[in-house]
Amino acid sequence: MSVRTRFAPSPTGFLHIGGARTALYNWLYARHHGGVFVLRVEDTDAARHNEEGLAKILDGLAWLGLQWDEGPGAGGDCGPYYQSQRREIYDRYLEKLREADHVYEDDGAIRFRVPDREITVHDRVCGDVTVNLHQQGSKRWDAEQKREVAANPDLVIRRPDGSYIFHFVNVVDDIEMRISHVIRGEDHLSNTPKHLALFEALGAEAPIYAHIPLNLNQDGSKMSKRDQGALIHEYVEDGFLPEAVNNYMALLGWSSKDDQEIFTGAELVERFDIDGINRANSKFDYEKCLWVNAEHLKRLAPDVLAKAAAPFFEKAGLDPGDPRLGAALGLVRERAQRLSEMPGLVKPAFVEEIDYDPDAVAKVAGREGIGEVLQALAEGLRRVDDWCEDQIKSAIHDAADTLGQKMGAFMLPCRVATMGSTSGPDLVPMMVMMGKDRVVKRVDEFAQRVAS
RNA sequence: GACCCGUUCGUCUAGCGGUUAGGACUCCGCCCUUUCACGGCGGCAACACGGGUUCGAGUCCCGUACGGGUCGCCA
Repeated sequence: MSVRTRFAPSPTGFLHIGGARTALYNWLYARHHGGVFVLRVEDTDAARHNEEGLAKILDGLAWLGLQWDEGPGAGGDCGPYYQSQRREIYDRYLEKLREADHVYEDDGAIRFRVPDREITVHDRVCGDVTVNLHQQGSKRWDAEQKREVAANPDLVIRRPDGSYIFHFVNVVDDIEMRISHVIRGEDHLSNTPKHLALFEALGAEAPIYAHIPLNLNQDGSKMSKRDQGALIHEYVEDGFLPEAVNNYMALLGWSSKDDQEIFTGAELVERFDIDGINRANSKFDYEKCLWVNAEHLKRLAPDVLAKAAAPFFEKAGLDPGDPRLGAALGLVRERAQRLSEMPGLVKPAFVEEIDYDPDAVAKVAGREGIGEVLQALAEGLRRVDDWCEDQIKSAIHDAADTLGQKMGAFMLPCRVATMGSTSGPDLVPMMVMMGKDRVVKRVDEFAQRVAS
């Protein structure tokens, strides 16, 4: 059987991490088995449908690199891939049910007769789940009254206005699009018997189901769009790498069973399969997500890193075309967890005016003999004619010598004077990047600032 | 309320009848070091509870508790 999976988002205007992970699992499964990944837009609810909302989701998927083989913009012979354009197909399938007397009209709506017997879902993750829909549906929990009330167990599949209900179109589309495996959130597990009943009534074979555990917040609540790490576009803006986000999402609910945690996209495709999926819900851990991103950042080839970091330098007002960019990235790539943190770390080398951290200044200014130190430093640096790391280092060393001090004692004042802070990337390479004039000027000015 | 799924360090997880219960993130200590990071070494920290089954249970069974989900003319 050829593998065909699908991701079926509703165009809500943002790609949520939960949806993205579902998409990822379906994509990985399809790629792993040499199958096809279909994207279908579930826009039957006209009130919530809008083009812009869809664009955001497609952008998110594209950024993650989850290319769909069939769907909007990709073609395919099972289209249209918008449910809003599949009305005739649904009508045709409804007619099939009508002919077999599986449906009846009820107050303008159309209901599907639910069978009064047990239906078993053979779930690849959760195991067998058996339910009697008729019995289950005969009662309904009324949230307002807080009690059970009698209910019609038969499923409404078409509204009086002629629009169709999710359960029905979902099943019809999965049949029409020849979906072989449905990987979706566990919140759909309880709905699946309804879907199986529909497949059977339509004389179609149901796909294989795999319901994956949900991702929750640290406190166990559902992740909403306001929670940190909930929306994919935020990862883009915050300087995450798509491979890292995929990697972390894969880890929430799936394990390779060995101790490997960092995977390239290709490795995930190779290793991912349903038997590695867990059954228990997981809690989203932003710290670990940051760590995964940092690991991917460390592994990036320099030219790839430069390309990825360029937009962030531009956004920070630094010229991404500056020839020193490569050297700058080399200095910060192992101390930043996100691309967005990088420009700030090397900014002092790229701009004329820097901000001095008051605490850092106070710490250095309070030192005994700081005036002499800065003066010696400035003089020493001024005499360097070949502005390279070795020369700068020995200049600082010699300057310290003249005052009978160690080089280390000179480094902090030098750092604060030139960088404005007590911490940051390796100082000497930073000084090389700044250029002699700027460094000397800063040390001079800093000496004045401290003296006054 | 009924039904369904789940429960190993704070978090992500390995484990599939016999392990000093392993790894990772976080946190702490030490080392490296011109700061911060990176890196290296070490440490804290878990089988929800109660019954079975078994020579032996984190692993199997049954309860209980807790968490999540579903019960729409939302998807």
